[in-house]
Amino acid sequence: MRTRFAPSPTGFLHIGGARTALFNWLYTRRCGGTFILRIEDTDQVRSTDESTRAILDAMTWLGLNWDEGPYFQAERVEIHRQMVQKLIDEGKAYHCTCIPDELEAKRKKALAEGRKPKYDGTCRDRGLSRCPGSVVRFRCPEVGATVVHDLIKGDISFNNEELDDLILERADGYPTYNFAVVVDDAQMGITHVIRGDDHVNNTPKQILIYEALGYEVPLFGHVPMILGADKARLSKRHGATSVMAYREMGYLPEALVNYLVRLGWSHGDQEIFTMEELVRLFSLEAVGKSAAIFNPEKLLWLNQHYINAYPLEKLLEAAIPFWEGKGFDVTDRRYAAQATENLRTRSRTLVEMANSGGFYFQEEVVYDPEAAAKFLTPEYVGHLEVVLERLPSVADYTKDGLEAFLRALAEERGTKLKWVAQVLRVALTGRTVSPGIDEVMVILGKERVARKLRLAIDRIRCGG
RNA sequence: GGUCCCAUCGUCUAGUGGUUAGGACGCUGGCCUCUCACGCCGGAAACCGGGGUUCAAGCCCCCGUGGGACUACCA
Repeated sequence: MRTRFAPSPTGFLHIGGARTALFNWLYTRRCGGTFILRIEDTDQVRSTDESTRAILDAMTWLGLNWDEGPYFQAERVEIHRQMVQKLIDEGKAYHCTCIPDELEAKRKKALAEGRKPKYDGTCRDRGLSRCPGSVVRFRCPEVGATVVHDLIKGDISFNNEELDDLILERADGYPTYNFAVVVDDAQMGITHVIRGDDHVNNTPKQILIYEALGYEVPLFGHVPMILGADKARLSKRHGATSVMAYREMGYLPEALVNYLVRLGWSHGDQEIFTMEELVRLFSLEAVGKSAAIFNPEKLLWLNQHYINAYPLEKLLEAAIPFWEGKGFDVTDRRYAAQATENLRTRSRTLVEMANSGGFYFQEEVVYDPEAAAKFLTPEYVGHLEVVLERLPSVADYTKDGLEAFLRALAEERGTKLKWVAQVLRVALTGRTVSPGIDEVMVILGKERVARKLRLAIDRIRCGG
C-alpha cells in the first residue's frame, strides 16, 4: 500500500493541503504503508525552491514524516516525454497546432451559443508531426462512460463524450498536470490517491490515461474542501491560511492537527485525539462527503486545551521563542518555567501568553493608564506601603501564606481583600487583570515585589 | 451554460427505518472567586422544501431549491 502527497511549490503549505497530507499520512500509517512526498513543479514559472522548503518545514512541524522523496516532477520530464511518444506511436495521442488565442475565441463563442466549450478536434485526424509551437493532445474516447470508484464518495460516472481531448504535453515540452500525475503515480506504485475533491472532475480523464498507458488504475479517495465562513473556498481574506502562520501566531501543532482531522472526520463524540489514537482510529470510510467551514474559534479552544495539556518542559520550549520575541530575558529557565506554568490556563495562544505575562520579565512595570488612574492613588497608597514594610517579615512566603497575610492585612485596615489585591495587582503587573495576586508574588519573589512596590509608591507620591 | 459533488443546531459533527435527534465550539444563566482565566452545574439552538416507498423516514427513491468543484499550453 503506497500513498503520496503531491503539492505544487507555488506558495506555502496551506490549511487545506495540510489536511489532505494529514489524511494521507494517517491512512498510510494505519495500514502500515509507504507515504511518498512528491513536489509537482512542472509549472516552471510559478514554482520556487523557497516554497518547497516552506512546505517541507510545515509538514515536519506538523509531524507528518514521509518515507520516500521528496521527488521532483520536473526532474522526470524525460520519462513523461517518452510516455507521450508511446501514446503518439500507438495513435492514442496526436500533435495539434491550433493557436491558443483562436481556441480561446472558439471556447467563448461556444459558451455564448450554449454549446460545450470543448476542443473541436481540428487537428485530431490531421496526422501532424511535431513542430515549433505544437502541443500533444490525448485522443479521448467519444463514447462510453468512465466510472470513478471513490473510497469516500462512492461510484461516480462520467460520459466520455463530456471529456475533452486534453493537452498532454505543452509547446514548451513540459507535461501538463493531468498527464504527469498519472505517469508519476503509476511509476511510483501509488495504490491509493487521496486528494482534495476539486480533483474529482479530473479523475475520469486520468483513468483514461492510465488505461491508454496500460497501467493499473489506483483507488481514489476525494476529501471535501475546506471553506471560509462565507462558504467560499478558504483564502487569505478569511484570515491566515498558511500552516506556518499558525505557528507564528502561537498555535501548537497538536492543536492544528486535532482541529484539521475533525474537519470532515469523526469518531463518535470524541473531540480530543493524540496522534497515536488517530493512527489507530482513522479510516477513509468515516470521512464525510460535504465541505466543511473553517472555524477559528474551535481551533483556539483546542489550542488552549493543548497549552494546558502539554508537559511543562515541552510547553516552555514552545513558549521561549515567543518570550524572546518580546525581548524578554529567559536565561533563568526555572523562572521562565514558573511564569509559563502560571499563565497557561489563561492563554489561548503562546502569543497571548507573551502579551499578558510581560510583568514577569520587565524591570519597569508598564502601567495601563486607566488602571493606574483608578488604583495608584493617595487613597490606596497606604496598602502598598504597609505591604512593602512587612514584606521582609512574611515567614510563609507561599500562595496560602500570602493569602492569609493579605487577608489579615485587609481586615486590619478596615477593607476587603479585594481592594488590597487590586491595588497590588496594578502595582505589580500594571493591569487590573492578572493571575491570582498571591501566585504572582510568589513567582516574582520578595526582591522584585519590593522593587515594584517602591516604584509604584514613588509614582503616587511624586504625582508621576 | 454544461458536467460532477454535497445538504442534521450559527459552526464541526453523531445518527445507517421506530431516539425526549446526542456530543463539541461559540452564545447564555449560575456556582467558585482578590481581577481574569480555568473548573463545575444548567439553558437556548438543527433534520432545506415537496412528492413518494413503508405500519413507521433525519435515515431509502424522485423532483425542486441552495451551496460547492471542474470546465486552461495552473496544479
